[in-house]
Amino acid sequence: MDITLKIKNTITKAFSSLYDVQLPEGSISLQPTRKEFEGTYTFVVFPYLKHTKKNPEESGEELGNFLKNQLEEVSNFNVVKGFLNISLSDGFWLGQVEELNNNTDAFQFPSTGRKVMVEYSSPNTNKPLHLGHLRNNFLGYSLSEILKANGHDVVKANLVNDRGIHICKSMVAYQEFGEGETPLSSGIKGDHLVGNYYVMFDKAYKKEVKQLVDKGMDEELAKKEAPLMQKAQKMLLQWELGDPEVVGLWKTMNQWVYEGFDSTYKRMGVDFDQMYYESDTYLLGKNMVEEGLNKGVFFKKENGSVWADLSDEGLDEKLVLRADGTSVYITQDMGTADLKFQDHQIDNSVYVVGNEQDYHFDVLFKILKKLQRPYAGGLYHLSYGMVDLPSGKMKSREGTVVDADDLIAEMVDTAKKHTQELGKIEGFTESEAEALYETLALGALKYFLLKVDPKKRMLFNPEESIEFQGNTGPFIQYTHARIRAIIRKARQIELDYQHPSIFKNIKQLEGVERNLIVLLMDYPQKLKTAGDEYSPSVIAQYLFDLAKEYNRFYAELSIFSEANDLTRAFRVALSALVSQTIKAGMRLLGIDVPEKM
RNA sequence: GGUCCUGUAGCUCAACUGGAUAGAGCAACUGCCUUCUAAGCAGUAGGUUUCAGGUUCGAGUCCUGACAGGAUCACCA
Repeated sequence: MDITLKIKNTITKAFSSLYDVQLPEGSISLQPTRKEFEGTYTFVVFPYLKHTKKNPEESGEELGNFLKNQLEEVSNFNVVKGFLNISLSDGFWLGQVEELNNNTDAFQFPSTGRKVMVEYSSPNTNKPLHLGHLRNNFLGYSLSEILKANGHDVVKANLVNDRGIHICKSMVAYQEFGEGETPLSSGIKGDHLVGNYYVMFDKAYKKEVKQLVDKGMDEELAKKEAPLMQKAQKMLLQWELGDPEVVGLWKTMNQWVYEGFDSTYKRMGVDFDQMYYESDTYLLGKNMVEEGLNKGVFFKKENGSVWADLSDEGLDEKLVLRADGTSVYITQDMGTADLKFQDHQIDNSVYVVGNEQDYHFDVLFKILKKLQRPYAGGLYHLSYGMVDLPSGKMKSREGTVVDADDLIAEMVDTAKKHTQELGKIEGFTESEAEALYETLALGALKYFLLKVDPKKRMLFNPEESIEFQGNTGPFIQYTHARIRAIIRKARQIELDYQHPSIFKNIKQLEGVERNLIVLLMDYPQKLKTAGDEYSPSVIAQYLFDLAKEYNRFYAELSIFSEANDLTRAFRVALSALVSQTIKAGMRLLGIDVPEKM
């Protein structure tokens, strides 16, 4: 049984035997003891003084004595004010770490049979990926890994926004100014090439609007009347009618973009099990409008438009079908939700989408609930904050966007410079060194974006490149590499650090050793919390704490110059467990760890 | 204007869901490489947790009201 549960139960028992009080099941909670006090777990007695009818110190003493007598794992306790700090015996901790050492499946929970879809990335095919997409992609990928490790069956989905007026803008600009340019002929990556035309459209369009306004036209009207906009609108209609020429261009240009995305995704280390394209799904959901009308969930206005009334839920009325019978964004999302369920029989569906769409998802989920969808209870919007620059929001039209490919390339450069300055690539081949730079660069970038609570917006300053020291990916990677060096040496001197009797024979633990064990034991709980709260930052924070504690251990205690053979083997074994935990945890963040750095 | 989110050290972030003297990293300063990787370790300094009330034995955390920043509120996507 879990030791904390054991302690809680014994405390409940203590109350009934010492004070004749029956506490409700599960009402006891323990917290970790603060660093400056002796102990591992702390029970706060203040709330129970009305039961003990004694002062805090006395109550703590009595409960502490009861625990110590009842549980062999409890070696000691102390009471400070109303806080009962409980220490567990070294024997107990060694038993725990031995169990962990023997457990080959320590980092993977057994299957829950629950199927979860995580939709993330969801790019537009009119421009390349930028910094905001990086946060999205890393979050979505990491969350998927975390859910898998929690025992769920995960489907990673990507819903590509491959149609619409914005796509037509790139296409029109290409027709006007492209002169047959291709990624091959220009040497420009496909997504960037198409993005260039999107920018070109905007520039030329603004010029046209200005000319019209200068001629005296009202600005609102000019925006609609500008020839380029007219062409884009017309092209959208032609696309919807399946005009062969337009569809052909659309396919060609999208293909360029996909080739570009594929290489970026590959470099980022993210992937998908299921692709959805809006060109396939944009007409879905209309049948649900009909259904909603029949069920009385929606109502029709005089002009024929259909609305959902969510005022009973504290929201507004929301349009779900236009008067002309065409659908809007949310109609499509309703239909896609059904499609996802039909395709995969999912129990949960997570949408990794920025917080600018909070309201949209609030409405969508409430509508699906009203339509009594079986999956409606399992919907979750993982809403994350925007990544802002010191100058404010990124604006693609103002050229202040931090491009994903550029940023990754810069990070690799920085990693290279840093590593070379430190003189750390002795004995590396050229390709090993390149691989290391890539690992470190992406480690730094991913950790930077994942360590922060997803829902907070965050600041990225391109002037100050992402750190490699302190609370960073490379710090954790470095800790792993350090341990791997120890393992290599242990093997070289044929030290048997995997002998089954090691943990049984150790008599006493040093403080840092005990701290490490406590942290190692905490991994499953952190994994569970990260899964329950959909939060990779829980894992990131934990890994930093673990690496930090290991480095303290590393500095305070020696391993190979330790005289006692058993202690030496034990410290290597403990190190090995830390490295495995770091590797497993970093895997959940999508970050690789090097053997050497 | 309505709704939602955020506000913690100079900067970037924590704080185990109401518990002890609010913790890390960066930047600054001081030590530690003849010993397992110094991308490290130890230390110094840095705080009225935006403000004002309230609930509680106990509030960064909960409630009310300000203030500041952001998002959103289209027959756009």
